[in-house]
Amino acid sequence: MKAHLTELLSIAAKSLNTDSISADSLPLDIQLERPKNADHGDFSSNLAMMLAKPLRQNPRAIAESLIKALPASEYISRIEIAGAGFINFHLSPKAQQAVVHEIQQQGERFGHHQTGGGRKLQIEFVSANPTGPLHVGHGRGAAVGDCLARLMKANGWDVTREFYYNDAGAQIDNLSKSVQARCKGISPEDTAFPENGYRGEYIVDIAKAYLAKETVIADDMKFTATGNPDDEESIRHFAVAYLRHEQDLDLQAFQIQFDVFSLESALYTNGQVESTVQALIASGHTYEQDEALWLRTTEFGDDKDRVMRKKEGGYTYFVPDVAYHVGKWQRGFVRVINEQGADHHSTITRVRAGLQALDIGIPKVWPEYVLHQMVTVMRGGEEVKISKRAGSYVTLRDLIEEVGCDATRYFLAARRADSQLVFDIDLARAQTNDNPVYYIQYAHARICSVLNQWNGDVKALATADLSPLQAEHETALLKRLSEFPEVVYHAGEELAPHMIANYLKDLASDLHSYYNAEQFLVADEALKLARMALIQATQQVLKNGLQLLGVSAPEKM
RNA sequence: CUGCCCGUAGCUCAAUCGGAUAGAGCACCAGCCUUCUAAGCUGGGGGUUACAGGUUCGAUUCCUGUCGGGCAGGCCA
Repeated sequence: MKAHLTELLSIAAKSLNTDSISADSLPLDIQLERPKNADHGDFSSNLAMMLAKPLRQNPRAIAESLIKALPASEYISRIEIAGAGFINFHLSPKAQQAVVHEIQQQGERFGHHQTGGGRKLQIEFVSANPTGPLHVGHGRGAAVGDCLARLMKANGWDVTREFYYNDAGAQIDNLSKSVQARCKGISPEDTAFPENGYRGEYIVDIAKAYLAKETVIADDMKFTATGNPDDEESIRHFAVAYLRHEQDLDLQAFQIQFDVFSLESALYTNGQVESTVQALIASGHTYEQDEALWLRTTEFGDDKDRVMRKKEGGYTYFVPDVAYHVGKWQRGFVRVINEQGADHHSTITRVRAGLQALDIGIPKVWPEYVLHQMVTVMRGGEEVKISKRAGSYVTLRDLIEEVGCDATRYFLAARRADSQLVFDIDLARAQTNDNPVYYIQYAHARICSVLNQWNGDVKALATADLSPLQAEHETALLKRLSEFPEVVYHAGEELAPHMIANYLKDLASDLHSYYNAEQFLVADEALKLARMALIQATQQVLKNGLQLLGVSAPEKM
């Protein structure tokens, strides 16, 4: 419909007669938008205002000429000029109703696009180091990342979900030292406990399991503890595997699955780190100074150069990061989106600088980043900071157990990633109208209930005559349904899954209002069928939208 | 000190590459269940979009500055 109107406007604009400028040279950037105010029609264009300056004419006068030149269309019932020169299109009832059959035909694919054209896109998210249970911040990353993955898939991308973790380095040393201390009965209160050791209760669990010579399985690895408190190598492997398994359980509870797990250590063992370093040296963007090897990141927008190889040997953390991304590029990902906490924003410039220095055809804004801000958890009007198990933070599992998977996912994904989020536990667990998750799910369940009571043949609705659908609430609902594909497209372009959540709230609201205003199961057979078709289409869109969020669409509540 | 993100109703948040009278929910007030699920609906009050400039037909949106909150700034990850 939008394309149709754009075409009409384009034809009209080309026929404009101007003395000064030829119509061909006009900036024909035709914009059509959905007016907020229903009185302003179904679509609105600012074309006349855009042309006002080059044509040196009053926008309203231009609008008038445009409308005169507009070819007739059966989909348009009325066109008017409003405000400073907006051209407002009111669709004919037939055009408005068409969306219902469109939804019926496309089913679960309604709203999907082929923008990605099947090209490969990777989303890396969560990527927590195996040093403890996942916390709320990881939860936000998990919810946003997973929704993004679903969204991009709906927009036609071939999506790979990937989890990267650091299984070497200082934090892991710290972890194994903490576990070792616990194995020896040293607690955080003792002076012998590692200074910056992990103090949570879960470290005790790991120590116990280690001493019991347990076997843990996570990702591709399977490891059996030796049980020897002095075997640091064994402790490290065991602790990493143990915590990866823990995090797998967290993710499972959150209903999130990854396609690929990548280990930092693998980048060393398979030589990718070394070959990347050699390539960077060969590129001429490195230099030696103070016994260290530096990368001239300032040539690529950084505010200072960065050390690659430390004076005492060993690479700094960003080197394997660059090597990892070279690998992503080699794997053929046209786009890579890294979803991470905003506290990692300083790595963006460095990783991109490293990739640019290699000069292997990687675009300047590759990879892309979606950074989410902090999450604050509230209960009873007070901030919650402590979990019993983790000690210093609220775990994702606590949250899921307390408020449920659906509500947790919804609340963590329903807000713009770049603003700080307050997670109100009381609200999320409320089984009342306060809770937007239930509000949306309830709309779906209500429709299911009505369709059940109607007990007719749902397939027969595909040919239902929709012309009786002209009541105010019906028009509003039809309009909202027709917006869904645009919302999916736009949310994908903006990498903003929260738009889906907002849309669903609005759609649910339209349905509930309609439900209260009109009886669906009426005696008039034609009207009843039309209404069944409309609510069945609404049910489908609610389902499609909830699917994008990874939230269930219950048939009963 | 420097960089990035944010600042919208009492609270939590929206606002479609700059659009028309800035919208929801909660809370508050007044109504609606002998009728398809009241986990719902209808109406009401509540705003100088932190502040000051600028850009233009038009700014919550873009630019500059100030104030406030968060996060980074290591040869730590």
